[in-house]
Amino acid sequence: MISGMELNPEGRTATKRRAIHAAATEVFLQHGYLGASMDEVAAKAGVSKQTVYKQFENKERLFAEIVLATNDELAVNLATAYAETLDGATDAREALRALAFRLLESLTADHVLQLRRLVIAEADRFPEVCGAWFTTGFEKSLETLGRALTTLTDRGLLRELDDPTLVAYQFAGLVMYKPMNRAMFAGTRERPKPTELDTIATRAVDVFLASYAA
Amino acid sequence: MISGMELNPEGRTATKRRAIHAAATEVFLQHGYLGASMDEVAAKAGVSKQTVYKQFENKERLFAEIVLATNDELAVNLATAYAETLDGATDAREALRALAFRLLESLTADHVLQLRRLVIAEADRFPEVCGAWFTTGFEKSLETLGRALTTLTDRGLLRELDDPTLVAYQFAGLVMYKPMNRAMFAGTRERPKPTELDTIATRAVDVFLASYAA
DNA sequence: CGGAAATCATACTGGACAGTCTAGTTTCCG
DNA sequence: CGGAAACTAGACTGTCCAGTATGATTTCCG
Repeated sequence: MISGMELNPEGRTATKRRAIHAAATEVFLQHGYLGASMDEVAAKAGVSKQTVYKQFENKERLFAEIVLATNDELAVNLATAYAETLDGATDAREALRALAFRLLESLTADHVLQLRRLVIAEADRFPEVCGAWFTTGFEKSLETLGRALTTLTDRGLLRELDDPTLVAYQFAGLVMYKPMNRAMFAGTRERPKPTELDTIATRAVDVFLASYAA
Repeated sequence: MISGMELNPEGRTATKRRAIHAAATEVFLQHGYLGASMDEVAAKAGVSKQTVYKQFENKERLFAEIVLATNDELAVNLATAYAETLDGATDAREALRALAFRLLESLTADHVLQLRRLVIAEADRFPEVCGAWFTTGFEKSLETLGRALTTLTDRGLLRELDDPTLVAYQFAGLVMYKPMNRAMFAGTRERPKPTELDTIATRAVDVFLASYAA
């Protein structure tokens, strides 16, 4: 029948699976693992509970898939941030300030914060999953940042970096420590003022370049 | 009777209240807010459930008291760390390295990490409590660090700091960003190696002093 | 068309848990 | 001593929820 004819490039089952995945992401991020209910997931996905359990063995597995799936998105996101701010840059200070801003912007987005809260909250309950999330997501993205910084060295904008990953952590720490802690601990209420972020980014880059300028 | 005669400088009720408080701290830190059960608190405190509810109106209030009570302890702890490493120091590099170590040591202790996980996890459910914890604990301790750094300026070991709190955040970010994130996200399993902490602290101080040495 | 597979709505099971209630015991203090 | 207040053990209520079961309906595909 025509009314029920959805465009369906991947099959009904796969479509529902994706709906469940999306709904579960939302529910887990909002309520945490224990606070999330499978009934709510099913309802939000527009699917019966039975279908949820057909696609995902149980609540734990669903959680694991949700969490690990977020890493791909993040990696792409950061890769483009590095590319857009550093590739082709001619001035280190300007490029790093732009990068700092991008990082602050991306990583204080609500859903990013909620995900980080979720992973941290469940780090003891699901050490394998959260550990995997950390190494394949967080750590990897800092290694990538380290490599991006070495490209600045290659172009004569920074001095030689003996341990690019450590330097990347230093940059991230200078830029993110203050706003990230506030965002994580104090809830997602008041956003930091752009002028404050501007100050933080500028001063962070000042300190960074005092050590690492070419 | 003699056998039941405990030394009791504060009254029976107060003693039990403290036992409940201690037990609840343990249970909340271990299982999170939703995972904690009032029955377990009562059992661990060696007290009946009724007594728990006589001392603390309900689970939410108990949680709030537990969380906010941790700040006093932390403040004292950090104040002595600043005093012991900075007061009377004559060499900035040496003093700051010692401070960095102390911070890493204190703040990656298991119960500190569990507390931070708890606060972060419940930041959305209890925004007032967690927000208060953050401003009166975390932020305040960084302001204190800022003041401690200005004492180094006063003694000619660092240059003038126009915004000591921001500089304190930079120091903390350089020192703690990497090990703290790992500890928070990846669970409380493997401790970072002391040699790695040593490297991090040394390099952090190098960068810090490149900008802020006298 | 027609049967198999997927899905649906809904009800159910079993267990956990916050918070209350009761009835009996212990402790304190005048 | 004696009564009031604190405390205890344990049962109980109401709710929520993971996961399963059932029986009807829809979709897919040969």
